[in-house]
Amino acid sequence: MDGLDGAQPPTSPFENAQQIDTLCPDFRMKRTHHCNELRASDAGRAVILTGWVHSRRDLGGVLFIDLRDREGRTQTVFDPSDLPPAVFDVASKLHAESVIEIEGKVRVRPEGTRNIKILSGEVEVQVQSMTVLNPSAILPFQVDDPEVANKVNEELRLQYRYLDLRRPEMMRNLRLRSKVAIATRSYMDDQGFLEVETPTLFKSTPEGAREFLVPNRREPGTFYALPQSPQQFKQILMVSGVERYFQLARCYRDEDLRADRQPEFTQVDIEMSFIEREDIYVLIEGLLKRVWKTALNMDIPTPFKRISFEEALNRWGIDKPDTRFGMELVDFTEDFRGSKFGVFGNCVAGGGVVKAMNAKGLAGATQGQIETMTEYAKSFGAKGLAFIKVENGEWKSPIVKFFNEAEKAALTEKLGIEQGDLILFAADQWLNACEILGKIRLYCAEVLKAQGKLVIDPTRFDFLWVVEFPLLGFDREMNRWYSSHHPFTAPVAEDIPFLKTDPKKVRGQHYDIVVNGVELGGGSIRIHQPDVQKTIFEELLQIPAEETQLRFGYMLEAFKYGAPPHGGIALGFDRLCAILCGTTSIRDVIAFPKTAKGTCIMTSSPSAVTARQLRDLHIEVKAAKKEV
RNA sequence: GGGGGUGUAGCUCAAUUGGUUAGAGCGCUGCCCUGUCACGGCAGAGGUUACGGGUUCGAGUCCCGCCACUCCCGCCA
Repeated sequence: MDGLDGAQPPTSPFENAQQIDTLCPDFRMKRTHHCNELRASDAGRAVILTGWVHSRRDLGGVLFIDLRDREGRTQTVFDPSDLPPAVFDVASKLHAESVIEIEGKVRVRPEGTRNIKILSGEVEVQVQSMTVLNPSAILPFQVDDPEVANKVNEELRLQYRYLDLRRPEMMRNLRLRSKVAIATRSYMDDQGFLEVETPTLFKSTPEGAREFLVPNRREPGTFYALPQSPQQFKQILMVSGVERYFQLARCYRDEDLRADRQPEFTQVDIEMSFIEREDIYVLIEGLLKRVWKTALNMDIPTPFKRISFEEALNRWGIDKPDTRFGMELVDFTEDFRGSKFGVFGNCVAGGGVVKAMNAKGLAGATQGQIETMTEYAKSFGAKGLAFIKVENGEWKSPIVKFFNEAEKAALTEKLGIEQGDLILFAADQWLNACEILGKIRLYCAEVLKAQGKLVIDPTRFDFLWVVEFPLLGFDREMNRWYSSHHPFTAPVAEDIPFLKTDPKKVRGQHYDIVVNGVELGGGSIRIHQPDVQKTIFEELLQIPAEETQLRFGYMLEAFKYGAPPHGGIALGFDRLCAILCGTTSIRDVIAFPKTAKGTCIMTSSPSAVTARQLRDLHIEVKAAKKEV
């Protein structure tokens, strides 16, 4: 494939369509060429084109129709002196998006009438005959003008998704997604992986995300569940000796939606035997290299940077940092130890930390913006948000009067304070303080971007591995430990002794792949020893032995018969495609996505079912919303 | 479950402090036009202001409710 020049992600709708010619030349059926194929060298050729009426320009004595198919468009000319009047008449009344077939002769356009916007713009087809294959009704929204179509309400676009997908921009996304899927398969095949399909009618495993349940007609009261991921099956495949497995797996989570979350989504699911973390890093770096080359013709540098969970929190206040801009968090715990400013001094004395960040150039933040940031702080349990506006040569802040000279000097130096800066503080327990400023940092970046003070190169991709996550977190309400990733994650070997003595110290062999602040995927080396797995389930997660047996018995059993050491990863395929397409909504890279309430507007699903269907399933609905 | 935003012609949007017959561009219909490419020109049709209440002499505008879409928090092992 001829890629794009340089490092530009595609911006114009036709860019990729022009580059990736995928209509097989030996399989054209009714047509002789597609609509992005004819060039000056084809002049004089008799051709048949098929497609949609993209736009029609009727000049009275001559009529132009831009004929569009998946690959692009070609101008066709209807000249009444050359055509039966009936044909001209029908053509002049065609609605946009009608499907036609034309037969005609290619000619170079007259001097001064070339269209440099389209690749076929040097030529046109002089129509000799036309068949209307299917007239179109008047459209609910315009498809031909990208400026207009881009702004159309998404609800309407989803209702008429088939029209929305005809837009070159959406077709480009579908095409890119297909290319990335195929590149992934090809790369994984090169690396010796087997693509294995796992069941989507699975068993309910109530940890983690809420599941979609599927009633079992044969035994009342029992249910399948749609899998949140093929996790257990892929580990069983390792026990089976597959050694290298992958799958573009459809997964389901019955949780609330977001721009980057759908109830059903696709992940590139991977598992390998006899490996260490390093092997996964190399594999995924190679995969992403291939994908970026295929989709954007970009060479991304590898290996990726690695950052520990602790460092990520310390510097960016989040475990999926966007490192494309600065405003890093700075620690002032020691500078404020014993400070006369009670909020900071007491916090440090109580084992907390003081952190600050410099929002460069944000001293002019509005009251509303400060309030929004304060709300973020409060949502983490802070009482308020301390800040300093550096304006007109002075530090404007209700708290500055409590600072001594040494404290001020430390701030000035470590934060590089200058005119126009906004300094923000968090004093709290370590994790909380980091997370507060992490949220605020991202908010400040949005504000600065909107003001044009922060510009991020759209072709920049900051990949990094976040590693050394804590294996467990503690749930105060339930008074027990929970897995920060999932219960199959192996502890770092040297930390295993702490499992029974000091669980919070135990690091997991877990890794996340992050790009531009987006969590692209995560995985881990798994526990392959049944006794360690049993300890995690029963002693730390406090799942009763009988329940462990019911839910995971088959896995523990399988692990008894020679489970190789193994590990894997899953990448969010929709998110991957969204990043490559330069969109923040995965709905733009899914052909038929659901709305924020999980409905499909086009098909009106979910929908009520008949009483008979319910009876067969032994289900009684207590609060029916609608009749069928 | 909670918070924010949006909803006016087929589409994208206006509509001053609550005040005449709710406007514009595109699309649509008709007419004119032989080099356009978002063609152009003229004319025309098109509205339960999402929906249901309320306040008022008078509501697109204010209040209450409700629905849909959207963004975020919770949630997403």
